[in-house]
Amino acid sequence: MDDADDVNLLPARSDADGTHRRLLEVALLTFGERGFHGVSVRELAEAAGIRPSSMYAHLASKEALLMELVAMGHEEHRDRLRAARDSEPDNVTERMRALVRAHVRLHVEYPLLARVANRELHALKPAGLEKVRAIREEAQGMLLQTIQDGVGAGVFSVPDAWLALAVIGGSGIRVAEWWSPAMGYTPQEVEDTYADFAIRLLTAP
Amino acid sequence: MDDADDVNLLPARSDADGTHRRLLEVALLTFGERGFHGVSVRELAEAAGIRPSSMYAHLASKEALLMELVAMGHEEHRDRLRAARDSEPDNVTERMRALVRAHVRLHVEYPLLARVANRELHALKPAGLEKVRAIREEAQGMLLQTIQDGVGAGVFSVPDAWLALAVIGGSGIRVAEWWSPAMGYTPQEVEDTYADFAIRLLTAP
DNA sequence: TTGCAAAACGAACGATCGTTAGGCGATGAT
DNA sequence: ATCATCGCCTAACGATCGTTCGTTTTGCAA
Repeated sequence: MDDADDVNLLPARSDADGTHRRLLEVALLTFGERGFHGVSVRELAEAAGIRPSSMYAHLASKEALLMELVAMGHEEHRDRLRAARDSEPDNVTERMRALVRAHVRLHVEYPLLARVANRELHALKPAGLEKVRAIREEAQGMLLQTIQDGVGAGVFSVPDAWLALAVIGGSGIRVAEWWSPAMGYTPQEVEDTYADFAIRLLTAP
Repeated sequence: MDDADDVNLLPARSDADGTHRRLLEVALLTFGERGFHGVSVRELAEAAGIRPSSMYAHLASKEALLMELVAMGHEEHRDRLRAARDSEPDNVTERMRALVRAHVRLHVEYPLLARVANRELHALKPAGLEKVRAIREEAQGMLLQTIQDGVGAGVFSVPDAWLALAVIGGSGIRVAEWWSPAMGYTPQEVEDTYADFAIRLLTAP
């Protein structure tokens, strides 16, 4: 568990420690605020308490630092969606609820990581971008499949499954742009409400 | 009307012409792809067919170019929402539909402008940022007020009005990230479906 | 206490950044 | 015909960019 006085920065999956971890955290904070190209390695180094040249004992390049963050965010997201999907094998509605809750919770718990992962893809080299896109496709596929399962079972009814996915997925992604503890919502409240909205949206009146 | 062979770049409200307009268009294309800090003035100049120094006869700075785009996008958005809201003074449901359609349509017609306006705010100076935030507040207020009107009239029913706004507004914003004519949806189709989803979401089963 | 690997350092590399200064040629009104 | 204006030019400014080099410091094992 992280300290209580600041939002989670890196998910538990990260095994980075020491200076490497500090650099990841610093990069997350600054990239999340001003974007990859808006932050210099000198800034990163200063925030991490070392000299710019010392960074290169811990990472191959500035872009590798971004790639590490983006990959971490996408893998965490995909794995959480997988767990959510598998937690409700029998009930499509509950499966959908679990997926939306997991999707929203990720963006509430790691808003900075989600922001970086969603808007700095343009700074990745083609190889890295392709790897990330494959993970995105997996996550998207789980949501889409569940929507289609529900439609097939007659419990959901939508004019277009992909557009429903776009609304549900997109609104969850945006949570990372506005959420903060100061907003007065608990994570539980947000994810439950979003799950409710998703079910409403998927079930015809 | 713009040429049919490419997506709209600048809305009709822009009175820029000649080299100034060309610079705005080039900035929109490149900022939209790689972000404000990811594009140099030399790149902008080359894409516009002039030398870097010649740009400064048409604009005060690179940041002013961004500010012009961001302000244009936000003003167009607010004005369209205003027109939509005023088009249906009597029927809350239809007013909400009109607002969502306008919101989505803006993001479908000007995806690049919307992207720049939504993710490059960090590169604006405080004064510009404040101006933009005020316009955002106006637009957001119109959507929120209409939701609350519907709840007050008993035609909408939501656990939390602001979270409903976050879902409806956020999903519309995300349209700018995925929409392209090649997706196979018509703008009409998207905005109608999103409006349908919004009403579903706002009305209890 | 010595030895060694890890980690930090100062200095500098060539490249590129946003911007300015001053000149040159075409255009259009007087 | 003259002259001011305009749009673009070349050249360069100082600053900062990401990264590399070789050296020194640090912390732990022998």
